[in-house]
Amino acid sequence: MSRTVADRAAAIAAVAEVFREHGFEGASLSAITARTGLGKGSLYYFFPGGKEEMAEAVLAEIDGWFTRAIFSPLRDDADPEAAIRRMLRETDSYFRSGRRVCLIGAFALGDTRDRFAARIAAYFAAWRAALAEALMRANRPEASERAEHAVLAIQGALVLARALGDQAVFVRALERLERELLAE
Amino acid sequence: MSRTVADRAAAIAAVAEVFREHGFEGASLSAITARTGLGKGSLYYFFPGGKEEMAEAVLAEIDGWFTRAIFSPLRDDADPEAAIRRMLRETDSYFRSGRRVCLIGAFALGDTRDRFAARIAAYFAAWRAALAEALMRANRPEASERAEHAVLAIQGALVLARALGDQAVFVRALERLERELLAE
DNA sequence: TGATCTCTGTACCGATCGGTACAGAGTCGG
DNA sequence: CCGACTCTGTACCGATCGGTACAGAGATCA
Repeated sequence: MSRTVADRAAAIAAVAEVFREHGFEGASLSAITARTGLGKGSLYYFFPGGKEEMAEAVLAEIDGWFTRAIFSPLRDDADPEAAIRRMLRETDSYFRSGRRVCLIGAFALGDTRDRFAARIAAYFAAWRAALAEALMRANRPEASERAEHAVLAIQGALVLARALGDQAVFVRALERLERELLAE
Repeated sequence: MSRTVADRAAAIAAVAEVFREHGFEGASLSAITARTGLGKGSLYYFFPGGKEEMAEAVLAEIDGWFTRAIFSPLRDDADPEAAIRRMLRETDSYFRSGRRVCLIGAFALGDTRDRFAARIAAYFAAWRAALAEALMRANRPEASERAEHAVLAIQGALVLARALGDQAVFVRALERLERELLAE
């Protein structure tokens, strides 16, 4: 891995946190330079398209991570129930038990949605479809309905946990999901 | 009702829509003047505290509406099951079947949360508590758990419906909630 | 009519916004 | 040692940000 790629990857991770905290509009270049440790010169060297390109890179990175860690196992793992449990475990860990916000969910609520509508929709549609596939393979009835409800409950749990400042809300929601998803 | 109050009330409603679409940081004074039809002079006459005071007024207005239309009936209506059905009906109507976003939920996700943390937490806590109260009065088991899950599912449904650009997701979620909440 | 109060438009403030231009530091193969 | 290429800091751009100051329009009442 060249030094360039490593730096760019590190920058993407840092930029993601800034977007997560401030949203797309609210993520000022000065906040991004502070967090990444990169000056404007470097930033526009890595992302000539400016904030828009940074956001694209961040969304692609997140999408890639979820595909690798969660969606693919749900679709392909020989043991679909294990894949579902893994999804819940990885989700808890990724969102830091509710302390971390879903960037894509946050983007979906604001007017940022229009700009990245395709990517945002694709992310949630992929999650819903992969989970439905796993439920089908596990012979659970109403797979589509359960899958949609689970994806939606995770997003809602993130909102509510953050609103109440109580991560236990998120943990409880995931426990409930495990029961509901795997019930016959 | 004096003209002043009417104008201020109308302004609050218009400002609420701007916050809803752009978030707190993203709601520029120029967007607010455009939407309200009021110049800066009038705006700062009605809200001397600027954007912060506008947001406070908007949050108070929303909280008042929900208390009147939903929370109070859940707590006090002689028929708690009817109050729950009313909650679902009013929720569907308020959020335009998923086309409209929850301003308070959106605020909760961004860094705006810290500024209005108390109000945001109070709103969701009141909803959860009022619904739990109604479920208790209706002799449903696990009232607290069901209530928390319902509040969370509504927020999640708003996120997912908007992310996918498909309001049917929201409608389905409400139908599911009616079944779950009123089940023995 | 004249005094008063409510409301509004406009000019203006310093700060910050996202973005550009560009010189040059640092590193590398030849 | 010499270009060539990668990366970075800085100066600068016009636009817009939230907020202030204030004169005065318009209605109201004595």
